[in-house]
Order: sequence, then structure tokens, then C-alpha cells
Amino acid sequence: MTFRDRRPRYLQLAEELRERIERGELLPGSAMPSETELAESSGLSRASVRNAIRQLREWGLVRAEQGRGTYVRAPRQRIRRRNTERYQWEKDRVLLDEAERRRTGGTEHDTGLRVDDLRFHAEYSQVEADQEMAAAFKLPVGTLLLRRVYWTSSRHESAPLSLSYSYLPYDYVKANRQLLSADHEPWPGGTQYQLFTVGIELDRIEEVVRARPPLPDEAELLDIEPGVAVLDVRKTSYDTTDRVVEVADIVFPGDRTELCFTTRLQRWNR
Amino acid sequence: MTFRDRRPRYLQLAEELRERIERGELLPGSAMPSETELAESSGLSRASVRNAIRQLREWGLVRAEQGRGTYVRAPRQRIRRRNTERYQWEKDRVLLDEAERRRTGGTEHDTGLRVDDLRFHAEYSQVEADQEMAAAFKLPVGTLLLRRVYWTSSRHESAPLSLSYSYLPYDYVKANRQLLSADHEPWPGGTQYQLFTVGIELDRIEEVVRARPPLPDEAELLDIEPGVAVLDVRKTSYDTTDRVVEVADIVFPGDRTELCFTTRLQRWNR
DNA sequence: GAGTGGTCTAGACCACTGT
DNA sequence: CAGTGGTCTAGACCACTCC
Repeated sequence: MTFRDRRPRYLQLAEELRERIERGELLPGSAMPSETELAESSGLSRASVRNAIRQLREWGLVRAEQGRGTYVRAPRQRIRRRNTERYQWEKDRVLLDEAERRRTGGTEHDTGLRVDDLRFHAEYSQVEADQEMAAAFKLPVGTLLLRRVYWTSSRHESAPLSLSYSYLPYDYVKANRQLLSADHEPWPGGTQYQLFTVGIELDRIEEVVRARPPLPDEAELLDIEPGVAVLDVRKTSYDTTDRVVEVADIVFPGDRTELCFTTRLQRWNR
Repeated sequence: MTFRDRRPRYLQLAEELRERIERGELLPGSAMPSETELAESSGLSRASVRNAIRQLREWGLVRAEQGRGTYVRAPRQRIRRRNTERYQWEKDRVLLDEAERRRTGGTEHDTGLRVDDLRFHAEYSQVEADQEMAAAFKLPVGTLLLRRVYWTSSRHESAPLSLSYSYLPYDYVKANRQLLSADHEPWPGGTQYQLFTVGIELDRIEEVVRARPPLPDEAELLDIEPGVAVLDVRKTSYDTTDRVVEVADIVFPGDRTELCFTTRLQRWNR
């Protein structure tokens, strides 16, 4: 007398396939049996098989490609981005000489990848602050902003590691004309160095982390399956006079990213 | 001659319903038309209607309840948890007297809710460290750990604001017998005060933030729709002798939570 | 052209909720 | 009990990829 499984059959199939993947019976990169094959072998209809596969996609275990097949994904190796340390490290680097700064950038710091392994993309434009940006900067609606879109990807994986939308008040940076176009990207030393050239020193960075479903174009750019969330970081930088000098939205694929923060506590003085 | 919409019809329906929700035509809390009604009014099959509704659920706009109906969700008001400030605030409170500590706890600090509005649940047990926990504590596998499960919820919403699984090495805390059972929860002053009673002072807290699909029981407890991710924070606390003294996994509903971190930067001394 | 996943239909039965 | 959402079937056509 065996136990009668009460779970829906598509879920049973999904978990059976999950176990086969975890046991290494289905290897990363290899094709899954096609939907018709699975329907035949499991005795289910194709609709139920598709239901099972949708579950596997939400779990991040497989990826489906229209017209080609469904493939087992490599176990998601997450990239750990150490935000707290990163920002102080960036600030310390600002005062180093250029050759030193040029040697490594922030992404290498996170990923351990070499400069040669990374592809970098930057795009500059000018926009007027909408209500949201105006509120973030505590400046009037319509204030001219420099908008910069970045993405960085590894040469080995086509999908970017992150998308970044950065905004700077145009007035704060216009003193250095080199900051106004993408021609000088990537800047050795990053944004904190760029701000340094116009006399701005950062005091603190506030980050608000959320998880949300990707927008359609983010899903495509970051190459994530439907149902997989993105991590969305709203980063607000304050200078030493307490002005908001940069607001950035950074979007990470939720299944491949870890964000790391360290809080140092003051000693009790007893 | 009108433009022929090439998007699948279930997506068109989903976006049409999304607009009706955003326009306020379908009010939060109110019932959506039933699936059969939508099928009739849209001329689609029920399967396609269900596809559209699945999309709305992933967007977090509606919730489906078996046997009752599908309801428009209130726009998710996110609870912002200010981790960086919270931990220093908790530490400062440790040295205050009990009456003062009892007045407010960490969750009130985050949410602005009053103590009376919150329900608190704690559960203690003892476990042996598995491989993962042993690595996190840098202690041998099998080391005895005190395991504490917490959740806090608002009286107005049944679903908890977070689930927390906290681990402490038994040896570190056994000197204070009151720490070994849930009878004294909630402790005025929180974990840092509990550790203080056995002579432990924290030096820093490291937090690793990820987004991932919920486990089946997490989905139920946190009351989130399938396809909505959770934010998962692995919190590691170090004491002033650089021992790992607490490891906690805190799970938040991804659609209702914002985590806030502040990085203060040291001044350039030039 | 053969095979894949994506969309869609028109049914059916079930488990669950209200009354 | 009727009505809801959840599961499931047996088909069909489409867009896409690869040969």
C-alpha cells in the first residue's frame, strides 16, 4: 500500500525533473526532453507538461528558447557585490594617481574578473527632472540633469551583470566639460573621481533595496526568465554639504546577484 | 486603418485590466469579474483568461482565492527597514534601563506602528550545526546551536512582515538560563541586549541580500502570490573578539519590503 | 521541412467557498 | 446548493530555429 500523492500531477513532474537536475542526471547546458516527449513519457497532456516547465523556469532551473528547446541552466553562481566596502574603496582611490586608478575598476573589485574580461557600455543624455527625480534631488521639477546609462557584462556571458541609470544635476558638473559626454568613459576611478574633478566630496551613500518583477526590456537585457525578480537599488549620494549629488537606479538579475552590506558599530565606552 | 496589435491576446487582456486597475475603475479590495465572465466579455477561452490573470498576479496587482474569487490588491505599501541605523540604535539601547528599553522595539522603529498593533511570535529549539551553519560560524559540524524562529505581524494584516530564523552557539549563551527558552520573549532590547547579558558586545554586522522564489511554506506564511520573490537576508554578527556570535536568515515578502542601508565615508584629509 | 516552444480553443472534473 | 478558482485533456495553428 503506497501513499497516494495528492499534489497536482504537473507539480509532481516538476519536482521529479528538479531532482533529476539536482542529481546531475540532466547536466547544465544540455537540452531537456521536448514538451511532446515529456507528455508521452509522463502520460500527461502538453498543457500540464508546460505547467511543470513553467515551475522549473520560476525556480531558475531551466531556460526555454523559442524554436530551439529548453535547456538546463548552470547553477546560478551569484555575484557578490560588496557595496559598503566598495564605496570607501572607490573614495580612497580618488586621490591615487591615474596609472594606479586605471589598473582596476569597481566591477573587477566585485567579481574578481579581469579588466579584459569585461565589456563596458556607457550612454549620456540630458533630461529634465520629472516629479520623482526632482523629489529625490530636492530640486525643482524641470531642473536639467545629466543622465547616464551604463551596463557591464562579462565577455563569457552575453547578459549584463547590472544595468545602471545614473542622474547628476547638470549645474553641478558642467564646470568640467569632459564630464558631459561619454567620450571619456570608462573613467578611471568611477563616479567619485568624476565628482572630485568638479570639487565634490561624498559624505555618505544611502541605498534602498527592493525586489520587483522586471520590466519587459529589463527582462530581455538581463536575460532572465519570466517570474524571476530583479533586485533594484536606489542609490542616493550626499556630498559633504548635504546636497544630493547623484541618484542612481541599479538593476540586477535577482537569480545571479548578492548584495553585501557591513554595519560597523560603535563601542560602548564604559 | 488601425494598427494591428501583434502581442498575444492574453497579454492585451492583462494590460487592459492593469489599466482599469490603475485608473481606479477596479478598486482595491473589490472582486474582479470571474474568469467565466472575463472569457465571455473578451471572447477568449478560459485558459487564455487564466493566462492574463497569472500575469496580473505576477505583477502583484491581484490575488486569487480558491473558491472565492480574484481581488484587486491594495497598492503594495512597502515597509522600509533601515538596517544600518537600526543596529546602532539597538546597540545604544542596550545600556538604557529596562523601562526605557521596553517602550519600543525594532519593528516599531521600522514601521512606525505602535506596540499594540503588533503581534509577536517566538519559538526556541536546539539543533546541531549542519555543514552550512558550521561554515557560517567557523565551528565544527554538530556543534549545539540554539535555534529561534520569529515572526512579527501587524494586527491589521494577518501575514507576517518578516520571518526570522536565528542561530546562536549554545555554549555562548548558556550562562544565562533565561536565554534558553522562549518564556521571556519578547526581550526588551532585542538580541543585542540578550547577548549583553552573557558579556557579548557586537563589533559589526554583515548582511547579504538576495532575491529568490519563496519556498512553499514561506509563500503561505507571508501570503504572497506565486511568482513573487522574497528578499532573503543572511545576517552575520561578529563580536568584539571577531567571533561569529549570531547567524540569522530573515525573509521578507519582496513586494512589500524595502531595505535601506547607509554607507558613511571617511573624509579625505588633505 | 521537421522540430521546437508559444498561443489558443472547447470542453471536463475537482476542491473550495459562500448560502 | 451554485459559483469560484485549480487542474487537466486533446486537439489546433503559429513563430521561430536549424538543417
